[in-house]
Amino acid sequence: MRLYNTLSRRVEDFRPSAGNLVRMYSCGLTVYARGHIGNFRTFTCIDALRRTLRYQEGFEIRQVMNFTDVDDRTIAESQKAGVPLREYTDRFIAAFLEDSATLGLERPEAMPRATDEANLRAMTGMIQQLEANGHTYRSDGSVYFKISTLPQYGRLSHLDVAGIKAGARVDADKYSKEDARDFVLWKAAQPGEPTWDFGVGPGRPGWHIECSAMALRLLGEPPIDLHAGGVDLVFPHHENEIAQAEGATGRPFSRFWMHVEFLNLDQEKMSKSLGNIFTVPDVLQRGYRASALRYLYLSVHYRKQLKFTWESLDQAEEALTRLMDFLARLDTVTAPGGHAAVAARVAEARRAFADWMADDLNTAGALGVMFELVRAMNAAIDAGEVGAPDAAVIREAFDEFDRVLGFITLRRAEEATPPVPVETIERLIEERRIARRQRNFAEADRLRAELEAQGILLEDSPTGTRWKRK
RNA sequence: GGCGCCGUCGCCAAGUGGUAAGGCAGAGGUCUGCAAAACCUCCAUCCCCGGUUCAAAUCCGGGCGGCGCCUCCA
Repeated sequence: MRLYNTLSRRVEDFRPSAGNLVRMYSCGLTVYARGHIGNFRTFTCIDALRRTLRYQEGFEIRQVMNFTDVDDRTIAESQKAGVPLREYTDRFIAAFLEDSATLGLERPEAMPRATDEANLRAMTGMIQQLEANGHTYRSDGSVYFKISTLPQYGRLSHLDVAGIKAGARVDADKYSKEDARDFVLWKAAQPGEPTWDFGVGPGRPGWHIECSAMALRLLGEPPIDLHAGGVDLVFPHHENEIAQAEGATGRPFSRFWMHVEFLNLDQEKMSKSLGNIFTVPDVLQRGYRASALRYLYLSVHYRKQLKFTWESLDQAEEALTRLMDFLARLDTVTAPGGHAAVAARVAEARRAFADWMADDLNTAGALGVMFELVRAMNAAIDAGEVGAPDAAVIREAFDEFDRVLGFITLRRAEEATPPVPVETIERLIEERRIARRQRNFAEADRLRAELEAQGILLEDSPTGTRWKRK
């Protein structure tokens, strides 16, 4: 497929370097708080990429996504809460996994935590390699990466020294660094902070080292095929990951870099430090379904900022409902016989869909294909030109689309647990059917209103009554 | 100060040289006990100015407006 590579700033052909296995790493969450819907935009887009590579392009995937469970904030917040670090971060890992499941994210093959001993040892091992290669210096017991020893530093972010020095904001410099852009690999032990000693002195890892070390430990020889994350990670995080991995191994770190743009709220990015955040549970509490949020995420290209508003979530709910209504309508098609025209139209849509997805993950374009097919097939059903075998072919196509996009499966799962038990709904529908047959419309309307008050809509048609959530 | 992105119908959003996908909302219609729902149909010349070209929303230049990175951050 074609994929934009931040390294080259161009769309390039993507395929694994060897064989059929895509080795990808994506930066996960720093687990000092619950992830917000901006974070999950990134994770959802990466999930869509993963699924496209897997189901559409036919590659095998080995994806590693980390949890940063030690840094200034996790330490500070756990202390504030009076809970041991590990126990504190456990909570937000659990919350992350819950929200991921709610949004239908596929589970990466590995989700390492920075503070697991094997990972810490991988980090200190890498730091020792960097020391041996002359890329480091020590100061007050901390180990720093000296960027002047790496000529290619800055290639990813295209930032030069001049630009940074002219900037209004210069590093506050909590630690004594020789150059403002040097960064810490290992922070010397501080009183009251968790400390490990695996060969580079007592202390804890700097933020960037974990990703370089865990990526290579869990994915094997560099270069890996793909590294992904939010745009804000381009600098300094990913730039520093490259410096560490390449300084240690002397080889390129990752062939492709993929970055997802921000989700904005009120004209500015949603971020914990700005305090303008909503979480997945917040969205659910407002009565929206996760499937709608997933749809909203995928309705905008991943390299464009997404302006989040409740109105756009409403629109996503409605759009997804149209899709679900169409799929439900397919189930009412019972006429025998298949039609070549339908098969041809469906095949065309499948091709177009795959083309859009393979073109730098153009999910918005792919959605357009789905709706065009919906309209064409609705018209064909109206004209009596769709038989049950055709319906099966159409269903199959949507199953294929959804293996990549995922919101239909998600909505079906949500529908399986409506606010009113399914047995109750079906019993009331049956009572209403009898009332209607006896032309007792007052009773029929009462039953309909009763269900609607509980969030269930009824839809009458010649083939019976269907229900759905409001 | 440096680097980068964006500005398409009331709203959301594809399209990046060949004459504007799709969704929401709206209008009209079909169906229906009614209402709803569903379905169909209709609904834009692309922020402004200038240039290149047979041809530009798409390329170039200049404006205006918005966002981001350069600092923890998805």
